[in-house]
Amino acid sequence: MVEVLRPIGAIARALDSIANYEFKDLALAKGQYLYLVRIVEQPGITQTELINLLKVDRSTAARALRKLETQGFITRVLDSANEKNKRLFSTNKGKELYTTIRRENDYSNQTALTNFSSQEAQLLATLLARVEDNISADWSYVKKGNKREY
Amino acid sequence: MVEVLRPIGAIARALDSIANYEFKDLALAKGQYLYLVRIVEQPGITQTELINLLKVDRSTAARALRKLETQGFITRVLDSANEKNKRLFSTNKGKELYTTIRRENDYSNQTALTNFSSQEAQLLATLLARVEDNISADWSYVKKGNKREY
DNA sequence: CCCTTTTTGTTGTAAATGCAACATAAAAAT
DNA sequence: ATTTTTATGTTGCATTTACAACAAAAAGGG
Repeated sequence: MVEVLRPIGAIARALDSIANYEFKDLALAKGQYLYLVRIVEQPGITQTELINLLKVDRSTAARALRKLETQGFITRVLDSANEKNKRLFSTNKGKELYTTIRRENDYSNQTALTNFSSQEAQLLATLLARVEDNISADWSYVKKGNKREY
Repeated sequence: MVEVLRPIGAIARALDSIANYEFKDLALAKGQYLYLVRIVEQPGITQTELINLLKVDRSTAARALRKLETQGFITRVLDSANEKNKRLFSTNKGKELYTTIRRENDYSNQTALTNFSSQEAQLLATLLARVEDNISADWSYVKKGNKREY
């Protein structure tokens, strides 16, 4: 079977490092933009839901989110219906950054898709969604401390 | 234009964290497997060439490679034709890990491509190669300290 | 040939990262 | 109803990560 993981890793690293660099003016540290955009888009999302969306480590996310809260970009409120969950909301200050972040992300996305017809871009998106779906279970499984057998 | 960067990021993070977890038995720290496989496959590759292949930060790579050398997995030799370059070679000890790393990477790749026909997999690989090509210049540009205008 | 710029690699420093171990709430089992 | 297990989130600690600033070699310009 042909190899697809290497380019995926290289593309992700390249664009993440560009994004982090370009967001330093916004007082956003490494990784923070990832969380913030999603919280603006999905107000009230729980920490765990966000973690599963982004596929990041629990403890890393906890600290990044606490920092976003300290900086006044988001609030974290205990879910009264389930005291285990923290629901995340962006502040006005957080929402202000959203446009800037999206503009950068969209530009990178456009650059990535240079010379792609919209059909090709759509096809790529569909294939990637299938890949993401295929690996999700393994990620959860390993993150729970289990060992894959192969 | 449809969004492709988010799934790429999520897939990369998920599989990278799985790999790092599964390589702890091999005494390989976070990220090290990336460098080692490439050095085994391309003996004599320079540090900069490797950095451009993987799209990692220079200083991070320097430290990861020094550690691989200290652990006895690779050697770094000054290129006599160009004293600025360090050429990288794997030791026997390093080569021994290669099979194990590849077995894991191949398994993850297979998992990622579950329910893909070989035509679909091939298509995905082609599209990803184009994306990687599209973003490479921006990555180099920004890493050199330049600012993208958009 | 000399001077300037670029390239390659390292190190200081501050911060993010992630595994373990923990605490607490909720869910499941008996 | 009580006990056990699972889910959610935090913290300690050791490590990786990456921007700056640097050093030295090579390349380019005059």
